[in-house]
Amino acid sequence: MPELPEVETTRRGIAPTVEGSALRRLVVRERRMRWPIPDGLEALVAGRRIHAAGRRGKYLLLEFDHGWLIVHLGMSGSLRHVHPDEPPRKHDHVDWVFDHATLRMHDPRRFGAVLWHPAEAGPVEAHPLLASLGIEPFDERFDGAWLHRHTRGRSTAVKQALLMGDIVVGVGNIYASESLFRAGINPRTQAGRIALPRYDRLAQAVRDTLGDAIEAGGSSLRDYVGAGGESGYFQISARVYDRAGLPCRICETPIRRLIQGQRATYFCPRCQK
DNA sequence: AGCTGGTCCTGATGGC
DNA sequence: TGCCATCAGGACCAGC
Repeated sequence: MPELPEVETTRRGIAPTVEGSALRRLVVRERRMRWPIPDGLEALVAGRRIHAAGRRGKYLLLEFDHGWLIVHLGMSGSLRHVHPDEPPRKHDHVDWVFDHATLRMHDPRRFGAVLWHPAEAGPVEAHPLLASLGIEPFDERFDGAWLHRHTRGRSTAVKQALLMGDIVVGVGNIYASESLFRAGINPRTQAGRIALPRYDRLAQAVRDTLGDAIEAGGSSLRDYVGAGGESGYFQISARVYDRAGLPCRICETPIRRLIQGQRATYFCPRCQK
């Protein structure tokens, strides 16, 4: 998927279209996503006004009077503006049709999701998928002490801990490697054995990495496209990701690639101890 | 055949 | 022994 910067870029791209606008129709062509798109969802939201486009972790949250649409883009999803007359292509599973615009969700692998959380079930944060998420990386309470506190007693590798999402959300596979490089931490180090000063550096590195990527408009990795159909620019500035064998941009030592939890990790063996 | 941006779920393990 | 938290692996998919 899009990682947090791509989701945030998407949110910003669709916000002017959806906020304060009535959704005319929701068109679902394929219900088989990570979970089935609920039956009857179209009727539930047709004609209803969307108040805000929010985000929690990598989940997009469209707020109505009577509940929230929870949208996840999975591994390969995108949500973009299309011309209302543009015929759907393969894997264009859902349209949000407004009077003045149409948004289209495209997701070849169908790891994404479109779910409904009714207002009577309480705040959207209470939804099972959101309830146990970690802190937002740009929350002022997120710092080295937070990382340190939440990793005590945990033996998993620090890169895995970043990916798990129960400590801090939004750090996916690419930005995990990038953040650890910026912090000078070896991705294999056990999370529970890293001291506070190093976590201070890591928290700052996470914020800087994600912030830079958001500023650049999200990543252009492979098929990522933003809400306006544009691709991002982060790929050209990746410091270690997908650079196995290439010289470290700092010390020129060849970047190494390893597998952790069946996912690729990239790091500089000299800069990251 | 082996990769690829996510993350839920299950079952195993280990500590108290 | 039982309960809990943690953790590894599998699962879901399509396209290179």
